[in-house]
Amino acid sequence: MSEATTIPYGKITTPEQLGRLVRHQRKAQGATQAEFAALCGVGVRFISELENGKPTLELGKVLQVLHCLGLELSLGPRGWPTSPSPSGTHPC
Amino acid sequence: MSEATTIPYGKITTPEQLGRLVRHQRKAQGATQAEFAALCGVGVRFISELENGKPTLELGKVLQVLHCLGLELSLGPRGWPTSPSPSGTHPC
DNA sequence: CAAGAATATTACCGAACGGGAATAATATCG
DNA sequence: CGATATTATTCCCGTTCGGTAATATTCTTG
Repeated sequence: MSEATTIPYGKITTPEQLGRLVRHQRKAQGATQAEFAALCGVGVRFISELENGKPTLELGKVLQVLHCLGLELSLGPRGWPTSPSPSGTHPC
Repeated sequence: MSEATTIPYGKITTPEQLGRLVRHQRKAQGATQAEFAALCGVGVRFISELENGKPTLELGKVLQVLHCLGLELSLGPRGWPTSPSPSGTHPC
């Protein structure tokens, strides 16, 4: 697996990390920020700020956008392995 | 496993769900909202609102509080199994 | 049950969110 | 490289966040 195909899932400890993943997923789905904003029912500004890791965004809107991306957050103890395998195989 | 020992981890799709999990973890650690707020560097008000599922809270502060709880969010496609087993055993 | 502990709510107030539009800046692509 | 597309930033403005303290309400416990 090359650097170019970064795993689009993973741990979220900062708004920046979340933003990077959101942008990656959006682009993977071939949508512009404007299209995506309309789809999610938020403003373009929000999408831009989210993707750029702005820490003061509303939690509920963030979750709303994740839902639109077909993504889901899961909460667990720090360090526990959760990243789905990019090849689709199971962790074990 | 009885009703009293609800799994404290899982999927997060709404602020309410997150709030319930946060409250559960805080109580499991035997801390009051005030103690916990001081520990996390936020106000008591924020903890109360977070635990009650207020949707407009700042994302960055939420992540900060989760860090203090020794918790971590993980992002993946909807439906993918991620809940750690409460008994400590591996998913498979 | 009553006292005390814990939590929710209110007040004050400066900072700032976010929609939508406009525009500046940056990225893309033939 | 230049034209176009996309994204970031700015503007306006009503609404509200969140710290802190006070207080109302609810929960816990002996």
